[in-house]
Amino acid sequence: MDPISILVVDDHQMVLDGLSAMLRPFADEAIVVATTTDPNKARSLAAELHPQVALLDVRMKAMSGLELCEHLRRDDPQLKIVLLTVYDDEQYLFQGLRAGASGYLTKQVVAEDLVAHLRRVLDGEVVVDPSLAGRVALSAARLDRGEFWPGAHLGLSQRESEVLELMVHGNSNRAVAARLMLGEETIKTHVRSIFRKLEVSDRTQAVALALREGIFL
Amino acid sequence: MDPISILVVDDHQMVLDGLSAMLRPFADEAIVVATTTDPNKARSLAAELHPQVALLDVRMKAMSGLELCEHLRRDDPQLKIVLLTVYDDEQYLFQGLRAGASGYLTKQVVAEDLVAHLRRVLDGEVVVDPSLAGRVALSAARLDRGEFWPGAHLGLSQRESEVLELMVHGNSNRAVAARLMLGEETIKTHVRSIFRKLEVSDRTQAVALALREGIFL
DNA sequence: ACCGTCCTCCCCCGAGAGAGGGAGGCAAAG
DNA sequence: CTTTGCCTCCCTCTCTCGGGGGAGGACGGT
Repeated sequence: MDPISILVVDDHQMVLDGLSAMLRPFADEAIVVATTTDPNKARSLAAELHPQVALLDVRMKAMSGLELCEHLRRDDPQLKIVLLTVYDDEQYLFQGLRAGASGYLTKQVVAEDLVAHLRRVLDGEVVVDPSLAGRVALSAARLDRGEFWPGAHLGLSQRESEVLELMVHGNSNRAVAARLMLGEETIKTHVRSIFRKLEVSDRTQAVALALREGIFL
Repeated sequence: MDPISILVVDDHQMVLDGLSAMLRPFADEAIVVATTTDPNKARSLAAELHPQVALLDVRMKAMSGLELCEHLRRDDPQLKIVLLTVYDDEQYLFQGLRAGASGYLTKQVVAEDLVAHLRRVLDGEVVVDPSLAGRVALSAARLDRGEFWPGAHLGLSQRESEVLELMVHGNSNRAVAARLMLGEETIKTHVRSIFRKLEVSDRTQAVALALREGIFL
């Protein structure tokens, strides 16, 4: 496995240096390929280097991490984004996740935990710092344990969420069935449930809603 | 042609009254079916009455017009939205258009211009107050003159762009045809052209691509 | 024990979607 | 003038989609 390539964006040069130094001993698992204090430069860096993950400070002078997060996701939906904060409050957590972030960590995180978290993020999971997870009670706790799945806030079940994601990626009912190793009729039932819960009448509207909600890449 | 049904949302009762009075002489072309100062109530009103157009103030206490715009479009993608502002700056213009608005007018607008603008909006055009259009230079000017259309950078023609937008908003081929006053077969031809240019094979993927590119709302 | 939700699969059936072809008009560019 | 692209409309054909119904098993809460 190649080491995870990381782009770091933070107002404070100190943090950039600190993170790079912190991860250097783990160079075989994760390497910082670029750092910048300029959010605008972050976009061009991401476009040039195509890192796998971007670590963003939530609060920055020029542009908020949340705003930058949206920009980066628009530029490259594949890029995973993890928000960093010194503030261990949950105020920006949900905003961050809504903006498309895959993780929300405090700067107290230690290197080996960070590496582990990044690996989970690349596996498609959403990671939240346990110290935050404790405070945001149920919802965030579920998030951290993986009991949470995209679209849950819309009332979708886990299976329905999986089906919707495959629909978003252009799969037909039959293709979804093949990927999930289920019968096509089963998928059609799930699809009808999704329509009912999302209050739409066809897959195009369902996909449009999912993308507008920012549920899937 | 039935008169255009309008929902007006504004913080100031004065403006609501003013608009209603202003449009009364044009009752055969456009009628205000409901007004409210409460953005939250606007959503239920829109759901009940299904007006064709919603006129929203950009700046309101409870909720910004931009936010409300997104909500309303989510509730009913068919609903056209025109933003009203006292501020003749272009600051919120692009945000508004990104939020799904079909028009951006200043409150200096006179009744007959407003009616004309609303009719153009219902025809699928995007209208911008000329006094603003002058300032936002090239891009907005082109928008206003129709020389520019979303998706042009993907090689789509203007007609194809219009069709794609209506597809994104959940319209079937037949519905698109009705809205553009064309034959369904014509739409199917355009749709095939869109698929070819976008290198996709069905409308769901086309819509997903458009939304990911951020072309439409 | 019952009810609700989820997950799985089956049937029928109509309507729409999408691929394939053709065709006429019109304007800009070669 | 011919080509190329765009816009409009028509035909056939296949297949997926989406609505309607039912059914059985699993799990968890009341």
